[in-house]
Amino acid sequence: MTDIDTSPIPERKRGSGVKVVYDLLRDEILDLVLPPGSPIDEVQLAERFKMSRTPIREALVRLAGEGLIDTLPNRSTMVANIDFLNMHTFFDALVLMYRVTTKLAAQYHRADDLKVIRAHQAEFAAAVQAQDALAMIATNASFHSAIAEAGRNPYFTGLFNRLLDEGRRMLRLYYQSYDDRLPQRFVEEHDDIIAVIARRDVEEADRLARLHAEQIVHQIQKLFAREDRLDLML
Amino acid sequence: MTDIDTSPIPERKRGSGVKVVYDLLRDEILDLVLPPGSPIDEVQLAERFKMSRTPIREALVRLAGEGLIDTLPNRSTMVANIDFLNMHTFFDALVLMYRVTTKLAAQYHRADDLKVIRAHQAEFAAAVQAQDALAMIATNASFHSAIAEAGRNPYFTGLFNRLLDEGRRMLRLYYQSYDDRLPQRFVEEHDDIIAVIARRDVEEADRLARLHAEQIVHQIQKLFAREDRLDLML
DNA sequence: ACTGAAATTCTTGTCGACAAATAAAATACA
DNA sequence: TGTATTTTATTTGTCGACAAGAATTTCAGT
Repeated sequence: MTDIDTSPIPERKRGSGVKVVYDLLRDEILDLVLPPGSPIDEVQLAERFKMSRTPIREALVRLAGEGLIDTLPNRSTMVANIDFLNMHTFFDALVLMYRVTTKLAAQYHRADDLKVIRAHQAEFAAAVQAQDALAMIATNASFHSAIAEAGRNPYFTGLFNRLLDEGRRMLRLYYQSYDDRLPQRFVEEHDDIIAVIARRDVEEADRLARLHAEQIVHQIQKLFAREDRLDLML
Repeated sequence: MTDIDTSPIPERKRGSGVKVVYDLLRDEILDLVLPPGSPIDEVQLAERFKMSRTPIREALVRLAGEGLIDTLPNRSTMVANIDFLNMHTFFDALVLMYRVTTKLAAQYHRADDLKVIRAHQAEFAAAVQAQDALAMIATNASFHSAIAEAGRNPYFTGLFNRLLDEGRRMLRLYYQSYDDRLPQRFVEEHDDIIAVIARRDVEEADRLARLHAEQIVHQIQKLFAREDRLDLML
C-alpha cells in the first residue's frame, strides 16, 4: 500500500491565518488590485484562503482600524475611498511628518541606520534609472520610512507610515504620468537629505525635508489638477 | 397559565456586541480599572458580557490595533504597559500635536466650534474649582480634543486623541499629587488659547499652545521624577 | 404596466464545539 | 533534594452552523 499524502495543501500553521489574510489584503488595497470602493465578500475570501470566516473577519477588523476599509454595520464592507475633497489635510500632515521625522533622524540616528537608509536610496535610484514608476513609488516610501525609523519616535512613525500608505494609493492612480524628468531631482534631494542627517544638522534637515515634501506635494497636485479638469468634462 | 418572561435579559441588539465590549474595556483601561499588565481572559469576558468569544475577540483586535493591549500569539493577552523609558518620544509628539491642532483650529474653526470648546473649558474650570483631579484630567483632554476637531484634520486628530488617551493613563497613576495651585493657571491659559483661536491669530496660537504644552509636560515630568526617586528606594 | 406587500435569497453577527499550542502539575530518576 | 520527562489542564485559534437584517425577487391588486 503506497503512502497517501495526508496533507496535500501546505496546511497553514496555527495562528498565522489572520496575518496571511491581513498582509495580502493590505498589499492588494495599497496596490489598487482592489481599487477604492471594491466590495469585500467574507465568504469569497474564506473560499479563496481556504479557511473559515472567523480569521477573515479579524483581519478585516484590523484593516478597518487602519482606515483601509469601511464597514457599514449589518451591511457590506468595502475598500475605503480616497477623499479627494479634503486632500489638503493629507498634504498638511504629510509635509509636517516629512519634516519632523527627518529632523529626529538627524538627532537620534545611529551608524547602522544610515546603512539602511542608503540601501533604500540605492533602490530608489535604480527605480528611477529603470523608469519604473511603480517601483519609484514603493522605494520612495521605504526610503522615508527608514529615515523615520532612525528618528525612533513610534508615534510619528505610526502616523507617517499610514500617510505613506495612503500616498502610495493615490499615486498608483496616476503613475502613468510619472515618467518625466523630475524623479532625477528627487534622487539628488534624497542624497542631500542623507548628508544632513549624517552630519546631524537638525535645522538644515528640517529645511531640506520641507522643500522636498513641498516638491512632492506640488507634483501630486499637478497630476490631480490635470485629472480634475477631466472630471469636469465628464 | 401566566405569561413567562421570554426574554428576562436585556437581550442586546444584533451587531452591538463588539461595540459594547470595546467601549467598556477601553474605558476601564484608560481609567486604570484595568491597570497596565493586567491579564485579559477571553472566556471570563465572555461570561461577564454573556456572549460568545467571537465578538470579544474582535473587540480585542481593535484594542490591540490602537496599542491599548498587547497580544502574544498563542499565549496570553494583557493591558499594554506604559513605556517610561521612552517617555520623551511621547512628550515630543504631544507638544507638537498641541501646537499643530491649535494652529489649525485658529485657521479653520467655525462659530459653532467655539461654543463646544467653551463648554468643555467650563467643565474643566468646574473640575478645578471642585479640586477633582480625575475630572480635571478627563475634561482637559476633552477640551484639547475639541480644539483639534475644530482644526478639521483627521490625521492629526487621530494621533492627538491617541496621545491624550495615553496621557490620561499616565496621569491617573499620579493624580493624587495633582491638587496644588497650578491647575488654576491652566484655566487661564485655556482662556487665552480660546481667545487667540477666536481672533484667528495663527502665530500666537502656536506660541501659546507651545507654552501650555511645555507647562503640562514639565508638570508631568516633575511628578514622575518624584516617583522615580521612590522607585530607586524600593 | 405600476405600486406595494409578501416571500425568498444573501450576507452578516453570533454561537458552541473542537483541536493545537502552551502552561502547569505529576511523576520518574539521579 | 533537585532536575528531567511525561501527563494533565488551560487557553487560544479555527471551524461549521444557525438566525437576524437587509437586499432582492415574486406576486397581488388596482
